[in-house]
Parts: sequence; C-alpha cells; structure tokens
Amino acid sequence: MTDDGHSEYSQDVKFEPLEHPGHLVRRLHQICVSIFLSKSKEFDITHLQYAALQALEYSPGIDQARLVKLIATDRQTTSYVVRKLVEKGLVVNKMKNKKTSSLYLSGSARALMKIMEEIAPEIDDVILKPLNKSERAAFMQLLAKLVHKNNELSRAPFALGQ
Amino acid sequence: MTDDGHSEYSQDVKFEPLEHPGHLVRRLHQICVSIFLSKSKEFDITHLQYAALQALEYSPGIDQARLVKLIATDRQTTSYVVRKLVEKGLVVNKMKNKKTSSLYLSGSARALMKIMEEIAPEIDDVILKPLNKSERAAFMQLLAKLVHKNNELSRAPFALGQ
DNA sequence: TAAGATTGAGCCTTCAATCTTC
DNA sequence: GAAGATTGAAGGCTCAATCTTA
Repeated sequence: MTDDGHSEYSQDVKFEPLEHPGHLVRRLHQICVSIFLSKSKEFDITHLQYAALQALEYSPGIDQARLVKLIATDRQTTSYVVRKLVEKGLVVNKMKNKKTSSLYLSGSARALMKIMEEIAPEIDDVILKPLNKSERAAFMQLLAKLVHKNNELSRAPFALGQ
Repeated sequence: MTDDGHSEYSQDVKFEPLEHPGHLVRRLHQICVSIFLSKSKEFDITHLQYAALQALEYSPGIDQARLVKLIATDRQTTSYVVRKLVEKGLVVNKMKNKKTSSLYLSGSARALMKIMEEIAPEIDDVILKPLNKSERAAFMQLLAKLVHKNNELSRAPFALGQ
C-alpha cells in the first residue's frame, strides 16, 4: 500500500468509478453505517435516530419542521424517524396544538444518551483510524467545509432556528 | 464564514451531531446524490446505475458476483440494479450457463457512456467546488485512504478479479 | 393561503432467508 | 456442499401529491 491515497487496487489497473468523489463518498457512507450498526446493535438504534435524539436533547420541545432542519433530513424521513422513536418509547410528542408537534426525549432516551456518550467517540475513532492525528484534523476540516458550503445544494439543508 | 472548517452554524452554538464524521459523511452523500440527479436527470440514470455501467465497460462479460465486488455494493442491490438496467435496455445478459450471468453494455449504453464522459467531471467539479486545488487533492487523497483502508469494514467490500 | 405533517412510489442499503444450479 | 442469484422486510432518501389546521 502506497501512501499516495491509492491502494493496491488502483495501482495496476485504471478503474474510473473509484476516482469519482461521489462514488467514494457513497462507499465511505456505507462504511460509516456498518460501523455504527455494529457498535450500537445492542441498543437498537440507527445513526439517524441517534442524530434526531441529539437534536432533541439540544432543542427540547421543537416540532418536526424544526427537527428537519437540525438533522438535515427531509420531512418524509423525519416523519418516519419520529414515528419510530415514539413507538420505541424514546420520544414523547406533547402536541403544541392540533397541527404542530412538540418533541421531547423520554427518560429511557436520556439514559440511552448517557451510554451513547461513551460509544459515539469510539465509532468516530474506528472510522478515522486509518488516518493519523493531523490527517484526521485535515479531513474533518475539509469534510465540514464541503458540507457547509454545499448545504444549499442538498434537498434537506441544515438550518438553526426558525 | 470562517476558514477553520466551521461555518456560521457552529460558531455560536455547540451542536454535537454536526461534528461526528458519520453525520457529515451522510450529509455529503445526500449532497452528492442531489448533484448527480440534477445533472443526469434527462438521461434517466442514477449514480449507482452509472457505476455499474462503468464497471461493465471496464469488465465486459462478468457475472453479478464479480460486479458486486467492482462496485462495492451488496448482492441484493446489485441484483436490483442489473434488473433495472436490463429493463431499460442498457445492459444485456448473455447467460454463461443456467445459473451464472454474463453482462454486457448495450449499444445505447455505450452511447450514454459517451455523453456521461462529459457530464461526470462536471458533477465532480460541483461537489468539490468549495475547495481550492490543493484542498481538493488533499480531500480526495484522505477520502480514498479512508475508503480503501476501511474497505473490509464495509458490508460490501471492493475487490478486483475473482 | 401557508405551514405542519403524512402517504405513496421508486431507489439504495442493511438484515436474513431461500432457491437453483454448479 | 458451495456458488450465483433472488426475494422479503426495514431503514433511509429521492420525487411528488395530499390532507389538515393555524
């Protein structure tokens, strides 16, 4: 394995799909999901459900439209995730009025978040393990820059507040 | 917007999910898919279908099990993608025997690939636009390193050959 | 009318089970 | 039995349409 960013796979053979950023991002996303699932299996939670719980921990009482923007996921997916979390007893929906939700973590969700505080950094470490300290910082900085500056190109842009 | 990798979003407020690599990768993947779809809409093709076509262009005549490894996607997804591509008339399956497929690009697929040769680099450019030349190189190098070194952690690892 | 929320269809990915053919 | 391929269910994401309530 050389250290030029190409593995033995692409040393001898030119195989284009591997070189497209979109393709590599898809594969890294697959890897991240696999790692999250293997570490969180016993707690029966997915990466998106965890993101939603973190958002509600940060902003208790918000409605789904606000949650959509915090976790940067579309309305449909958010609707689905909230339903699942309510079914699991992790989220409580005290309706603000007949049309607007008001979402809170349940007691068991707060306990779960305590556990995940330990596990989440482990997951991050496994993902970034192939990189050394300075490479990790560089990657995270560039990744965040791409996400934030391309935010509006996403179908579900991130936003704070209203 | 500062240039330290954090946007205005995270300057004032500490919002943890944004800092997890897995979360940012999920969002970048969303963005990549959105960009691909907007550029390829008129050709009725998805990013994964395009990857499969590229693999078959590179290795005509392979079966699905080989295609699985080239595009680093699981058997189920590959089965689905191949069925769709055959239905669209982009892929021809000359069965090797009663159980093993042998996949080839159709004539219209080869024409489509000519067009995509122009479009694919444009898609890459839009994705990486927020970064300057040296940042792009650094990001791609680190991204490739993460994907290749974490390859075996994926449920659908990449592999060449048998 | 606009905002909040939901549903349906198709695509991609994970889990698992199954079925056929080598 | 092992290998190639398919199917089903559930999660996540795209498109779009719909429905109710503020």
